[in-house]
Parts: sequence; C-alpha cells; structure tokens
Amino acid sequence: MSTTKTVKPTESELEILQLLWAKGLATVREVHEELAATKDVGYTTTLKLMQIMHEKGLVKRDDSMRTHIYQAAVNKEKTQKHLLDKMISGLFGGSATQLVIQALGEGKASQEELDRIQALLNDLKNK
Amino acid sequence: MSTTKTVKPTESELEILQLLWAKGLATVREVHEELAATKDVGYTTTLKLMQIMHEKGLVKRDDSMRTHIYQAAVNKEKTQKHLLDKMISGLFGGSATQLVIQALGEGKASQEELDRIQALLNDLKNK
DNA sequence: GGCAATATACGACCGATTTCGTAATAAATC
DNA sequence: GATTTATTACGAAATCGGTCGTATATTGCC
Repeated sequence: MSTTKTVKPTESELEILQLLWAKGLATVREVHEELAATKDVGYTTTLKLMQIMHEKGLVKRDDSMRTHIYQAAVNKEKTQKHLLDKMISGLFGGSATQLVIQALGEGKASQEELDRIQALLNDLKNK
Repeated sequence: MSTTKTVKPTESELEILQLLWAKGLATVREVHEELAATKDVGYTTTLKLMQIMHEKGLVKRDDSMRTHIYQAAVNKEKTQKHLLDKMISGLFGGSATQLVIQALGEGKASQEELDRIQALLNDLKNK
C-alpha cells in the first residue's frame, strides 16, 4: 500500500489539475490561457496557484529553463476516487448505489455507456 | 423551470442538511447532539452554522417559540444532483459513466446493491 | 422572588484559499 | 546596448469557513 498520501486539492487546484492531466506538460502561460477562457483571472494568480501546488506536491516542474514546465504529480484516478468517496459518505449516506442511481437517472448515459456499465456489473458479480 | 437557485452548501452545512433531511424537523440541540456524536464541536458552533444556513436560505425555521424549529429548505435530490453534476463535469470530463465505474470499483457495493443497479440498468435500456 | 439551566444573538479570531500588485530578472527586439 | 516584453518570486490584502466566548433573554424550579 505505497505511501497513501491524502490528496485534497481545492476547487481551483482541481481546475488546474484537470488541464495538466489532459495536456501532460504545460507552462504557466498555457494553463492560464485556458483558465482565462472561462474565468476572469489574472496571470499572477494562476502562477501563484501553481507555485503553491508545487509546494504541496500536487505538481512537478522542470525549472531548468527560464520558463518552467509543469505536470501533474498526483494520479488522476486516485484523486477522482478519493473525492468520490468523500462525496458518497458526505452526501449519499455512504451508499455508492444511491450515487450511481442519481448519476444514471434522466438519460445521462447513452446506450453504449449503459452496455459498458452492464459489463462491468457482470464482472463484479463474478467475484 | 422555477428559479433554479445555485445551492452550494459547505462541508459542514452538508452534514447538517443530511440530518435535517433525515429528521424532517429538528431543534439546534437535536442537530448538535447528533453532530457531537461524531465530531468534537461546541454547541454555539452548531447554532451559528444553522443561523448562517438560515440567512443563506438553506434551512427554514419556526421561531415563534423560544426554541426554534428548523427544517431543510432545499430539496435533497436536487442538491445531490447538482453537486454530482458539478463533480461529473469538473472531475470526470462530463462522463457520468466514468464516475459510475469509479464508484463501483473495488467491492464498494454489496451483491444486493449490484442487483439493484442491474435492475435500474434494465429499466433504462427499455426506454 | 431568586437561582440555575437553556436558548439565541453576535462579534471576534484563526487558518486556508484566492486574489493581485510590485519587484527582480531574463530574453527578445530594435 | 537600450528598451520593451515575458517570467518568476514574493508579500499583502480580501474573503470564507469554522470555531468559540460572551452577552442577553427566557424558562423552570426551589
């Protein structure tokens, strides 16, 4: 069970992590450009955020060049799972099933997705 | 689509909402007793929290008596759905399926729960 | 009546998060 | 080489969530 660190990114940090997970490597400017497309935020704010994330160990960076190159330092799936578990216990009384029911209601998933989940269910039942 | 307010309870507020959803009506003391069973927190903290929630419109209260009676003012399912949707778009790239897969992985659900979800899936596929 | 228990109101504090301004430095451009 | 531009570093302010202490008022009890 390799050092299970408790990762708890804030809202803003999550936005940045998302971008880094998608892009792999990115500069502050690149991240900022994308953020600025949706939010109204200053460059130095993004910079500071990423510096703090670096201190916290949420991201790694290559600072051998003047323009630093960042990348996520935390695993995407692990982070998702952690936050999901928190939501299950905090909002769905600990029942993953309740959450799944809410998540799948109202045609949120396509036919193919449903098939995929069904396959997953069969796998789980055969264990 | 009647005025869809943006509800964004904090962590602590969510705990209280959970209790109110379960109990229907409750006094501050009742809520506090339950909270204190798990957390180490002072009475006035709970009180203040609930007062703030009242200001925000998260709860209603009957203050015609000395001891006020509180109840949730936001719908449970709506709140769950709202926060869930936020997580899906913010953390799972908009794919509910991805979230479900994460939620069901690693024996998080019992055999019976899996059956229940399977039934739900069948329903959904027949639409 | 007077005292203890219980309720609400309110302000203040602390830590974390987010924001940005300014300074220092390096690079690029003319 | 001097000026503009881009980048990082850093500190400080603003906000928010959570905490509690204290004041005030009401109730119940002896």
